[in-house]
Amino acid sequence: MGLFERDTEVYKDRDALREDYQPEKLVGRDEEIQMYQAALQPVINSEQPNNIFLYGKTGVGKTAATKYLLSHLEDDAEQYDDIDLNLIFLNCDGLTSSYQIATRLVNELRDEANQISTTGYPRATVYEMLWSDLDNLGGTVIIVLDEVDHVKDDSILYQLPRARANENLTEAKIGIIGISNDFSFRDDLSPKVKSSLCEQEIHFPAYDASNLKQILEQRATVAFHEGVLSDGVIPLCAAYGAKDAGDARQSIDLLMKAGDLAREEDTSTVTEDQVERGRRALERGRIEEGISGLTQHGHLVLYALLTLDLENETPVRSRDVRPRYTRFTRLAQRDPLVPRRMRDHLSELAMLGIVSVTERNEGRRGGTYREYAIDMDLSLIISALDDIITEVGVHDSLSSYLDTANEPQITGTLADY
DNA sequence: TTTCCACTGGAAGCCACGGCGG
DNA sequence: CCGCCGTGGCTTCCAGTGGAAA
Repeated sequence: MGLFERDTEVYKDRDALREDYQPEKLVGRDEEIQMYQAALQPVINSEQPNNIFLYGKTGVGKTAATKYLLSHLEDDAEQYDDIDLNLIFLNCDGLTSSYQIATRLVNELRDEANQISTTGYPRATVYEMLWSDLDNLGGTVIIVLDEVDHVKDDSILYQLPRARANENLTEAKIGIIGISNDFSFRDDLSPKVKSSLCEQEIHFPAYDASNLKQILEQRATVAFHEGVLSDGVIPLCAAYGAKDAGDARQSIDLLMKAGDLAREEDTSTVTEDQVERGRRALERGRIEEGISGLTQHGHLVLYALLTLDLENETPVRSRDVRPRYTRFTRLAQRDPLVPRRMRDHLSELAMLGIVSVTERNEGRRGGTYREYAIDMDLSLIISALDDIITEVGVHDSLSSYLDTANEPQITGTLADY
């Protein structure tokens, strides 16, 4: 027997479950596709393209529809000599300012050798580079800004559509496609930007459980060998996706995770139990990712909340988290943050879904305040924190802390941290 | 009805850091 | 090397908020 051996494969083509997979047909988005297509029509007519704004929750097919239509558009534009179509796709996840978008766009337009740094230049210089690069490219340029809601200022969204009118551009015709998960983003745009960016708006509603089932079946027939999925698997994945705001991405990820487990465990079928465990694994991954993105003080605040929870002191108001938190900062040899800032960290934990918040109001005697509690399997958080603080085992120290339940035994760990 | 508590959440501004051109 | 630039994490300040108490 060789050292390597092929797994008993449940998969026929695992790639069909990956994020970048482009299905033949998009399920349940006929109306939206039709509107979208109409909005893109001017490109083929070699006219100034529309700016298009797409909104809808995560995983409802906005990006998929965009990739689908733009690849067709690109193919179909080939046959007309007077169209020089260029597509730029930029995901704004992790970008917070127009400045950063501008630098990324410049880099998209340039080859490997001429990339620019993402900091250091005056703002105006970056725009200058962007205009000249766009003009060099010329023709019709469609710029897709995926997840635009991540950026906090809209100056680039104001500048881009107007570049031609302001004579920054003479050659290129620009069309912007903005994709947002957050509907309120649209309302927060300044009126000037809203009127130009939102010329054409397309709303993508959430998928319902039966849409999700169809999508999953479509992918599953490509991805898996026939008959390897137990009957309950697809409905279960669909149900979880539907519960979480009709998110197809999440359903498909879950199906893939279950398939991966089946592969690892060398079973010939994918079972509901593997879906169940897959869900936990994905959840854990999400939490871990969230926690690893926090600052040290974020960790210390979580730590404080965690120990309070272990003592059944939750829900707690921020005022009562504070003494525990300051004690931990001292153990970790840091200066405690000001209360206002500590509350920011608490809200951040709440946004990640690690912590739940209840607003309370005791009127004239007590005023308004918020109460926090851990809203997640504690062992999940402990193991995630454990991975991040790699020094002396946090898990052990926390366990012993639980046992003794008075002065924390975690001095060593925190001091190292 | 008015008062008032104890926060909340927005805003302005500071500062260290890393990268820029000269 | 300098002086300039944008950014993230922070502090400081303060006008709201909403419901129990008066």
